[in-house]
Amino acid sequence: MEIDCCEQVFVHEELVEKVNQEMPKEEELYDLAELFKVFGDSTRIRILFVLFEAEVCVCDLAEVLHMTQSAVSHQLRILKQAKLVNARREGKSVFYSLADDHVRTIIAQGREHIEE
Amino acid sequence: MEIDCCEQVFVHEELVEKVNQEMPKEEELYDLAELFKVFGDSTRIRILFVLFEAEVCVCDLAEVLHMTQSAVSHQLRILKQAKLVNARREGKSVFYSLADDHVRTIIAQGREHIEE
DNA sequence: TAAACATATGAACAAGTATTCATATATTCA
DNA sequence: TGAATATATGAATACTTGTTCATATGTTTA
Repeated sequence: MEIDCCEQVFVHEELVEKVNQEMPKEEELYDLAELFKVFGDSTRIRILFVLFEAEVCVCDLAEVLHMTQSAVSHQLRILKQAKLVNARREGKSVFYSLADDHVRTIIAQGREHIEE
Repeated sequence: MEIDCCEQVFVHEELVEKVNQEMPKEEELYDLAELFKVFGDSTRIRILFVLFEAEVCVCDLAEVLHMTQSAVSHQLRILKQAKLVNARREGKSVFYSLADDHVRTIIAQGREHIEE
């Protein structure tokens, strides 16, 4: 039996087995993709870089980043849904901060990659 | 001078200075977002998980993932442009492999985050 | 309570994207 | 060289997404 790469009916069984073992479930793959989509927008990355420095309220974010309040708010909602940021109300203002250090690590790894 | 969060004309100068210092240039922000967009699709993530196990040719990838050859090839091109995978031709086949370990780290961090 | 301020959100539009289909390119072998 | 196989790619389509605009919600203070 000739094991040509693509004429065989079934792919090398060892690979299939390994993949079935290591591949996350459909739901986790979806969640992973959703998470990285959140990082896949330069506006949101800019927001995260501001939050690296301090806990900041929406209107200050808007001013620092030269964006409308609405645009910032929409993006903060996405960051919050992904649990990348936390919100804390203080009077009329809502202050946002980084949720955890995975955010820094992921962005740091991304920077390392593109700087090669 | 009252330093209310949002009535002031200029945001707290210290923050602006810090942000200006730490915020990457426009081009790097764009490149970062482009990189994470590549991770932001479950098809591409599934391809990467296969490549975690072995160097695999296009048609095997298509078979293992139950996708058309064309769809796989289109996505591989995107992964290659982002320098996440390398291609090596061997006869009629082209074998793809992971470009470097940032891929593993980034995905591992993403998994840690969503599993909290 | 009314006015002012800060934030959130729904709808609409423009821009971007993943897949499919058809077909082109590249390689091997008879 | 011609047929077969493997991969790449342009065009079309359906779907997703970021921003803007208008407005709603929530909070403070006069």
